[in-house]
Formats: sequence, C-alpha cells, structure tokens
Amino acid sequence: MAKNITDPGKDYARWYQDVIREAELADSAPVRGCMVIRPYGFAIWELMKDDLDARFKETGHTNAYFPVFIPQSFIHREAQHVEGFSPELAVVTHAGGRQLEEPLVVRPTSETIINHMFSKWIGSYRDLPMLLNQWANVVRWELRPRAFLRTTEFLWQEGHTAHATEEEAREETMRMLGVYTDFMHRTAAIPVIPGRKTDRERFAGAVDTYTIEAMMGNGWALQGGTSHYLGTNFAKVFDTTFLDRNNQRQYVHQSSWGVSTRLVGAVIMAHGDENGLRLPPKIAPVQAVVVPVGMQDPRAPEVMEAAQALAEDLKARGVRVRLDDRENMSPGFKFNHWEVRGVPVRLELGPRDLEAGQVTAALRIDGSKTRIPLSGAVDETKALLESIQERMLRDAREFQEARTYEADSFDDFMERLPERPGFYRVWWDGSSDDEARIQEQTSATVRCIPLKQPGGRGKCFITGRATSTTAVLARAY
RNA sequence: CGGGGCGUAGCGCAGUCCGGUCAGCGCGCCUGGUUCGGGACCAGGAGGUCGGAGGUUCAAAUCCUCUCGCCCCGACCA
Repeated sequence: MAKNITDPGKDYARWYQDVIREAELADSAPVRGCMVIRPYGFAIWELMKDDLDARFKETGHTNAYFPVFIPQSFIHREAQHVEGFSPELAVVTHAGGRQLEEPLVVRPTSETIINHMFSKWIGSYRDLPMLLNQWANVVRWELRPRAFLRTTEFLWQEGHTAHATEEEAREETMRMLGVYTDFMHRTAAIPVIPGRKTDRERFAGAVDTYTIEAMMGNGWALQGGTSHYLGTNFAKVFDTTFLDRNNQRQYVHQSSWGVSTRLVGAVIMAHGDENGLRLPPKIAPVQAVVVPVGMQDPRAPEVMEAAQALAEDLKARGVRVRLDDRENMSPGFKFNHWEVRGVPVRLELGPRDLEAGQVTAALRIDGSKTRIPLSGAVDETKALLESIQERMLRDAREFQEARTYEADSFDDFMERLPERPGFYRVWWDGSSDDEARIQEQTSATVRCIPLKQPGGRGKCFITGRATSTTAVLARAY
C-alpha cells in the first residue's frame, strides 16, 4: 500500500490532495486559491493542450491573443454577464503609482473584449464565420478554491466565433461540444455525458449552454467543459454587425467554448487509485519507464547497456520513455516512484531477464506483470500502450454505468443519494425553483439534459407532470 | 460570510488541558560504509526567533488579549 496517500474510500478530498503532492503535480502558492503547476503536472496539461489545439485547427480555428486587462465598463454592458461575474472579479484600480481613471478588470473570460475587437474586424458577410481561439489565463475570485478544480487563476482555452446565422452558430456550438466529447473519450479516457444546461446553470450571457459531465471516483460529477450559443447578446451591446448579401445590417450570432486546467483534476479523480495517479498513455508525460534491476550482479554493466538501448529504441519510435538509472536507490523505491506518478508501463530489466532474452512489463492499470521478448519489446510496448488507453476508457465507462441510477420520486432520490453517490437519471419537467429546492435539500444539482434522450414519456420526478425529457442529477465539484 | 479544524525543522506530527531538563519524533536531506528482482540498513551530521504583536510571570510553544494565515464542510463556478 502507498505510504503518504490517504485511502480514497476514507477521505476522498484528502486523497486528492495527497496525490497532487506525491505525484508532484502542483503546489500551493502564497496567494490564497492560487497554485503553482509543477513540471510534471504542467506536462500533462501540455499534452492535453496540444491534442486539443490540433483538433481546433482541424475544425478551422486559428489562435490569437487578447489582453488580460479589460475596461470595467465592458463587463457592465451585458446585463446577465455583469450579474454573473461581478462577484468574482479581480479589479485593478491602481497602476503606475496612481489611481486609474477607469478600473481594469482582470479577465474572467473574454467575450466582451473579443466582441469589442470583432466589431472592428467584421463588416461584411464575407468576413464570416470568424473562428478564433485563445490559450490564456483567467482570474475568478472563487469562494472555495480547490487545486486544479477551481483555482483563482487558471489556464484554459476559449474559443470565440461569429457567424452570419443562428443556425451556423448553433452548429458550431454543437461541433465543439463534439470535439470536447471526443477528446475526453479518446485522449483523456474519461466518459462524459454531453448535454444542455438548465437556465439556472447557464453561462452568464448565453442563450444556451452545453456541457460535458464526467464522473469522478467518488461518484460526484465534474463539468469538464462548456460550449455556449451566445445568440446576439454580446453582438447587440458591442454592436458586432455585418452587411449581408442584401446590404442589410445584421448582428452576428456567436459561440464560445472552453476547457481548462480543471481537466488535470478530472484525470486525477477519474483514473487515480489508492496508489496514486494512473495516466492514460496519450497524456502521460512518461509513457514507459525502463528500470534496470539487479545492479549488484556481475552482469550489471550488460543489463545497464541493454536498458539504455531499449530506452533509446523506444524513444526513436516515438514513445515518451525514461530510463531510471539513479544509483543507490532500491528497485522497489523506483517502482513506487513511477507508480505514484501514473506511468502506464514499467519495463523491468535484470540479469535473469537478459539471460532469457526478455523484459518484464508491469502495467500501472492493474499491477499485472507480463514478460515480453526483448527483441520485439518496442512493438509490444506500443501495443500495450494502445490497449491500456482503450481499457482505461472502458473501465471508467463501466465505473460510471455502475453508478448511474434512476429515481422516480424526489423522496426516493433524497433517500438514496447519500448512500449511493452517482448520476441519477430522472424524468424532468422542473423549474429553477425546483432546482433550488433540490440543491438546498440534497446539495445535488441538475447536471444536464443529456443530448441523448431515451424517448417515451414519464412523470417528472419532482413535479409529477408528464414529460418526455430526462435529466441527470448529481453532486458536483 | 456561516459551521468545524489547524499554524512547532523541507513534509507529516507529538508536546499546550496541568507554565519550569520540551526543542522532540517519523520521513526527507548531507557524509561514510554495507545493500539493491517491490518503498534497504548501520553510524555520524545539518536544520526550528514554536504564525505575528502585546501582556501576565522569577520563568511562556504552554496562560490572557489582539492579529495574520491555512485547511475541511456549505453558498459561487471552467
């Protein structure tokens, strides 16, 4: 059993923090709510970022960068936007040794400043669609920070697009939700439920907000990313207009969408176990570690040589590999070192292996060990990484399905949730007031109205009215 | 902001009720030696104005007052 890591079944919040510390993902900063992302944690984020960035480019987007400071008045233009964000803004009132004429807001999100620029750049239907993305930091003075999940400052990407028609903008909104869904499944190996947010949970300033909801190891939900159809809400207040083919002035229809470093937290909680992190190969900074063992043996020099050769071969074939040739450290210590960090495959090579022409592969996913021929070790490792990637998604999906329940009445739900945290599928025809009541009494929320509906009709679990809509409820981070 | 808990060595903690051989333990770190197929062992060593400021006392980590900060649970959220 892992030292220094609390049993997740005993205290999940503590376990989460222990893993972050032991795997050296992040450290707390001197400013409340802020964290330092350490090299290993940042490497995971970079891999996710690169994967996503390629997907954005494939779907026609280009990157740009907008400033971190936004005139305070910008935030105030869109009524709902101010209401939603005002409480959590960091505002710069002094700079250059004097009070500013107009305070500057440290961006909590960039819809406003981007619209300010869009209104200058967009004049004709020929300028549309405008498909931009930016990788940036944003600041939200949250009441209760948690490492990666909700930090005061966080890194993210925000896509902002402008279109000639509602139809196109809505299509874009759904396309990007699809990109996120696919990314979560194929890259992060985390199953998600794509769906629409209720009015109560909608982004401040959006017409519709869509989300991908993932399940964490304790059965709680985590909103992994959002994609919004903004309608003409921002266009109207920033006068983002264009002339259509008929020389008519029109407001652009917009989308915005984002995912953040929160996803690192999602990976920790969706895959981690009592021994620490478990990383899907695609986002593992180290996919395979070669650990030479039996270093006191007379054959140690040959073992070391073979280990070096193996690591080099793997590297040449595109595997992110590390050779752990640290001296004066027991193999057990090294094994644990890489296990806590979630490295998917460990390749042990000792005198006995060398003699048998094999290498021992230990898999982080389930702790199993298999012997593979040294001659085909690179191909075999690559195959292992691929199958691990798939298995992790499958396992996570099974976990989620096993913790997805149905509830046909509020009483039923209230009774079961505390004992069985998870996703609850219910027939839903409730109002914002109903949602408030649910949250007050159970601290669960309506996570989303899944895009995939079962069909048929049933009785709303809280109002009793007949409906054809289902919703997913859960406690959430 | 409400409710809990906590600030003592890099990390995790004991000591605080009952003031005085209490500046301590484990891990980590440094040196040397022996080890090395699942978190090695022995010996030696470095490291702390006990969160801060006042006060009480012959004497304060310990008691009193004020203050700063952190963590957990809730309201807010990517």
